[in-house]
Amino acid sequence: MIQSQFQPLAYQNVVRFAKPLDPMTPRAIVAPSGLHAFTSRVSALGKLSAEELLLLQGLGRFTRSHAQHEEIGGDGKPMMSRVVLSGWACQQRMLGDGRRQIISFLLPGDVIGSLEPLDLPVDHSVVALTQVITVDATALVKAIASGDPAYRGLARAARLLALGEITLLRDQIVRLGRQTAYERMVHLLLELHARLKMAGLATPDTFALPISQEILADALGLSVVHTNRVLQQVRHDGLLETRSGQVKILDLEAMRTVADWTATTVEPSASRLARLG
Amino acid sequence: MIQSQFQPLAYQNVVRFAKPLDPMTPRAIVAPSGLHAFTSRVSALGKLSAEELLLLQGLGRFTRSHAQHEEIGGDGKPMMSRVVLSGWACQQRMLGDGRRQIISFLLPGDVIGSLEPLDLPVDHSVVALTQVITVDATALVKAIASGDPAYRGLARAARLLALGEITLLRDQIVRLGRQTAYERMVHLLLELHARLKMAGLATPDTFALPISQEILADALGLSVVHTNRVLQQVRHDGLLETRSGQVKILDLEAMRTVADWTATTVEPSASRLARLG
DNA sequence: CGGTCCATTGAGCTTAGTCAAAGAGCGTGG
DNA sequence: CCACGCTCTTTGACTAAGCTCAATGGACCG
Repeated sequence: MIQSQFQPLAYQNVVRFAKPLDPMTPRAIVAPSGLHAFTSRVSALGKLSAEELLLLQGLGRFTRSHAQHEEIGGDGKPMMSRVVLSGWACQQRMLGDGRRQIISFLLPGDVIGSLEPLDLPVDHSVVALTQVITVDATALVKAIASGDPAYRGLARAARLLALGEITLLRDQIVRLGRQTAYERMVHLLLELHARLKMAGLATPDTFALPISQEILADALGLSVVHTNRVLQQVRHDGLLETRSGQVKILDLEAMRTVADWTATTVEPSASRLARLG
Repeated sequence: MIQSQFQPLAYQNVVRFAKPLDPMTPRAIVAPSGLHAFTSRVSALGKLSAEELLLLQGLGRFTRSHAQHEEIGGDGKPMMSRVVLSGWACQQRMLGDGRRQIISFLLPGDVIGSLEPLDLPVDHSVVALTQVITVDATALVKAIASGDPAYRGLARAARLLALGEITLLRDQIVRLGRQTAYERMVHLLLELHARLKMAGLATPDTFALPISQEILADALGLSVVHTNRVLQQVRHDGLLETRSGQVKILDLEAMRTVADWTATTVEPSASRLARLG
């Protein structure tokens, strides 16, 4: 998927993506590094006390691996709070006849559920799109729920993370409601690139896209066939290249213009936050 | 708008809707009643202390009226927190070429901005769709931000309200991404009905829809013309009637079936909350 | 009575979906 | 090492949902 001139990919990507997590690199090494991405992200949202930092760093122990396609949570039950350390997951909802809509992607450093204490059943499910490693964030939720002033910084960070998530949902609404298939595709890829960059998982012009075109289609509200054609067109227009599950951005400016990328999107909600931290 | 067999409506509805707020009923009477709807909604989210209730009731003084089309807030600036007492507003975003997407509707009892302390610029704007009366909620935000244990109940309510808002955004995403025009229309009308019922503004089978088909189109991601045709079809199929800006539901079951209304939608996020309060 | 805002219709077109089939990698069992 | 099967991508042909353009008519306003 997402690939073009020669090989298939999706599957390949998944494997390629998951590989470092399993045989190559022992989990003990991967997980902490994933955690670090999260702690630095949270730290950027506001100054944290030593106690809070300690709490964050202490999370690392309760990691868990989820196989591709595994339902990590949700779907009528309260969502236990976890943080994605590696791999891609998504929030999704199915319609009665099997149609699926992907609501949002969950990338390394993203929170599954919410850090704010809310034990309510949710109306969607979270599913692993690749192999995924997560860590239990209950300790954070409890600290925040305690209302202890010592955890003010964490509480604030939790609210800011939630705000960023809402911003992504609004972007998705605008994409689906008012953009053409072509624009949606470019806009989503820009969003993913921006988020992965923040997480330290992308270079200024490349990033891994370990998902099939079917997943992309379900996120963009398109059919697989049309997704494929649109992506081909985007490549043909020289905006980007895809190869082996890697996206290489060739013309960032053109992409931003096409997608009406207002810099108010995604990253801003992050850079802005950082600025105010 | 939304009307069929004979008159236009949208404009008419707006007038009809706004009227009680202006000449007929003095604002002093309307506002408090609108506030009551909000306080009872918040109360339903969890037990509040006498102090918290007092704070809620004390909000009533700082009301403000917004003319139709007036921008109430947002658009790059931090959003000041307000509560809608009467009238309809919406969150929206414009694309560079003028396309508009309505992200969500704000009905009486809904919060504009957030009750949680987050002074960040936002990426959308809030616009009055009819004449709207709002009240300043800064006092609530401050109380919640203080972290004072006396306001735990309010803080929790604020989180639950925010959660409900996110649920609505997810619904909107599914509608736009995976439902047909016909399904979207029915689903949105069901959502509005459910929300208005909660606010005490709808009977079991009727509610006022004071917006033009153009607004509906921008919320549903459709063209005005197609919105008109779809609505006609829904009426023709006997699911509902529209007259003078009032919607009368004729076949609730059929509507729910058509729209894949899972009862996990909207109101549940409210009834559930209430249950847990 | 003209002007404005909406709803409604008709005609023609475009975008995106459906159905079906063919290839390309990859892994597996023999 | 190779054939087979699985997943995913790509293509072609056809269909249909939804859009654009243009015009008409009703209601209301000044």
